[in-house]
Amino acid sequence: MSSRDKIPNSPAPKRSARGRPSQARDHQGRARLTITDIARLAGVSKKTVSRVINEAPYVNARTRSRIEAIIAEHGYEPDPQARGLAFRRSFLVGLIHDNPNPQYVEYLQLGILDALVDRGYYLVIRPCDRRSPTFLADMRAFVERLRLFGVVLTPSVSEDEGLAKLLESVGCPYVRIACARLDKPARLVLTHDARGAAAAARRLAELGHRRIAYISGPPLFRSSHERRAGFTAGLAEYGLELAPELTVPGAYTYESGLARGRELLVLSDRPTAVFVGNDEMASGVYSAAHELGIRIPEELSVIGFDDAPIASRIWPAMTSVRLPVQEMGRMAAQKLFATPKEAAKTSAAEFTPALIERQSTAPPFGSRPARS
Amino acid sequence: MSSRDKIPNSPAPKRSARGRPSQARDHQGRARLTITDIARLAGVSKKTVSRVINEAPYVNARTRSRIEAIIAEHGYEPDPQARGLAFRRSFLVGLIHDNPNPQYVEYLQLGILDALVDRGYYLVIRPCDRRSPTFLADMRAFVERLRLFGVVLTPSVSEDEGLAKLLESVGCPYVRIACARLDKPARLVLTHDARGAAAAARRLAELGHRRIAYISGPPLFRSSHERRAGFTAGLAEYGLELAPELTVPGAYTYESGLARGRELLVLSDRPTAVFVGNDEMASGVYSAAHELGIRIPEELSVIGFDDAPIASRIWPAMTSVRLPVQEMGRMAAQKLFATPKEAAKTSAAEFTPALIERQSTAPPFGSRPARS
DNA sequence: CTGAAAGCGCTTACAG
DNA sequence: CTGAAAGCGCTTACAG
Repeated sequence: MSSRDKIPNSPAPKRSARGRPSQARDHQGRARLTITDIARLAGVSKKTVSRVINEAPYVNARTRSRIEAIIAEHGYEPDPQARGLAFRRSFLVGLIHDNPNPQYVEYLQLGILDALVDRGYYLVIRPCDRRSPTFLADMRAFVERLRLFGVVLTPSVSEDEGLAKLLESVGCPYVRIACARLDKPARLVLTHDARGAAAAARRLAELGHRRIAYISGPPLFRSSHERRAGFTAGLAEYGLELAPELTVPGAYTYESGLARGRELLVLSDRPTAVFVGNDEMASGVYSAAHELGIRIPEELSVIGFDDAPIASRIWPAMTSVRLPVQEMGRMAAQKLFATPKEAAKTSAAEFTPALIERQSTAPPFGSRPARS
Repeated sequence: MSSRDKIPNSPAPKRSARGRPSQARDHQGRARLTITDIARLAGVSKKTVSRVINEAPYVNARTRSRIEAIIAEHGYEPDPQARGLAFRRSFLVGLIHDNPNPQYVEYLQLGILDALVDRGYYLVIRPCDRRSPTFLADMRAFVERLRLFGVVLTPSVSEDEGLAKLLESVGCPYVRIACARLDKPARLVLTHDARGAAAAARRLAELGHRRIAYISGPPLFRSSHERRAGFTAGLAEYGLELAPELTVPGAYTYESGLARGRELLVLSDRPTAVFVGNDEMASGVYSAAHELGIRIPEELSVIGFDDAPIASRIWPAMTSVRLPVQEMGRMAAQKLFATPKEAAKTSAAEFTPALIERQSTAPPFGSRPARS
């Protein structure tokens, strides 16, 4: 629409042409208050006002409260850009993500914002593609140009060592949300995916299932391996093993769940239960079962992972494994604000998923119910 | 975790304590290039470099290309914060939203970013609650403190006249995504929800349905009314009317869809088809039908709206009405960059939804198929 | 076509 | 406990 941006990354603003006042004024035409105004009003220097704003020590208690009163009275708020320039960093936190699950990303954002809003920080979004040839360069430009205060990383990009090293070397604080101890505690929000998967395994074993299938996520996602490992461990507690022919690779997509589901359910000795790496794929398994006229849960028990909205909306409502995504986002952002001292002795924020039981599991077809 | 932020909105950064270099240097210890360095390297003044960065006229072509070469060679990128301070506005675009649909918000973000990334602008997220007593004050603080370049508004907050007036008065450019002509063309990405709903009506009418129910969204959403109006109009083309007892209010939630579905499907003369205000509620209707043993589409045709992921994952796959959300986001952001001249003669970006036919519709139970 | 000066609204270092 | 000076990295307004 505009020809203003022929040179990428070098936009040429024409604010005045767009009718915005060229001075710091609000809509009444009142000049916007600056630190200088507050200083004048309080009869002190800018530096003293600055000390109050930044909660610096060595300010006379009376002077401080007088200045605070004036600040409050006028609703003065320091300009983040000016502070940022002087501080050599911004009041922006970045979210770098490549998670294919929209509601995961959305809830994470809400959680991060919970932690930022009251602190006067803001959230800048940056989706990415780890496989892009310019991935690291792009991330670096993002972080450096904006002089980000810090950055939150979600799976699977949180598992990228190249990115972590880059951020470290550039001096940009970061927190990884991950399902394995990939980093030091101060930088880690750890989800125990394996434990959630183990709970799913136990549930199926307790119901009496023996022919149990597993549809994994893609190898690029660490969670694929953690969930599988946890599921295997859970089965082992009951002396069960994952049959190789019933262990198949998916891609965390509906389509892959549908395809793997069709293959599994057509087997002569088909499984009586299936644990699926995420709900998205699990809904594909549902469709496969419907196609083949196989009833859930009577003829096939299904457990998913994520407790995505679809889990409770699909019919019959699906048993799944839930992680408190919003809370995880809040913790991740919070960790960014730890002082070095706090960071040194902090532990990782750890989250154990909960098995949310609904209507998609039952004892294996033809067996006697083990519970009732 | 930290005690650094006792005064809300007045964070006290301690970057040096966190180990970041106190000067503009990259991780090799090289000082980060500034406009002064480029000027020195090119043997010109800062102002001339500035002119090149901003694509200002009146720069000798040779001088310009020499400077551009030096900029490219060193990978110099002007500091957005410094430019922002001087320009009195930032390179940030805000997304203000209160849409309950995560994937809607996510795809919108992706679309907005499509338009921003190459221009060197960034996206800041701000969820909100129109009913909060501090709503307008919060939005104002957000927009003014960050000196946003502009802001994108999504339904239903895009329908808030108080917010629009505030933005206007503060001089913050904005674009509304809305399903009615709520603003001047330059500020509007218009979705023709009514047309999509009409298409749904025609489809059901053509299949031979006469007892047709409608579950609306909440009155606070303009789309509730547009969709209903469009649906009514579509029926009218076939001489049909929406029976009052089959027209019920929902809330755009799964739960409300489930509740209204139960009520409708239990009627002695129950509908043979239902058009539901969004897919989220439609999935509730699916559950109600399942509970009652009513088969979709044989005994009940269902059409939703949004073409949310669940529409294609649920069984049987649901016919729905699709809007190109990502494209809408891109257009909205793009409109923010229009010059005043362009804005004056621009028209609204308009989008007509498409009816995506899947497996949830069929001729009314017991009737002879009208088509085959 | 180009540049020296002043300024955007803050903070850092240095004095006192 | 407080302040005057210089600076963050850019741009505006004014000269030439």
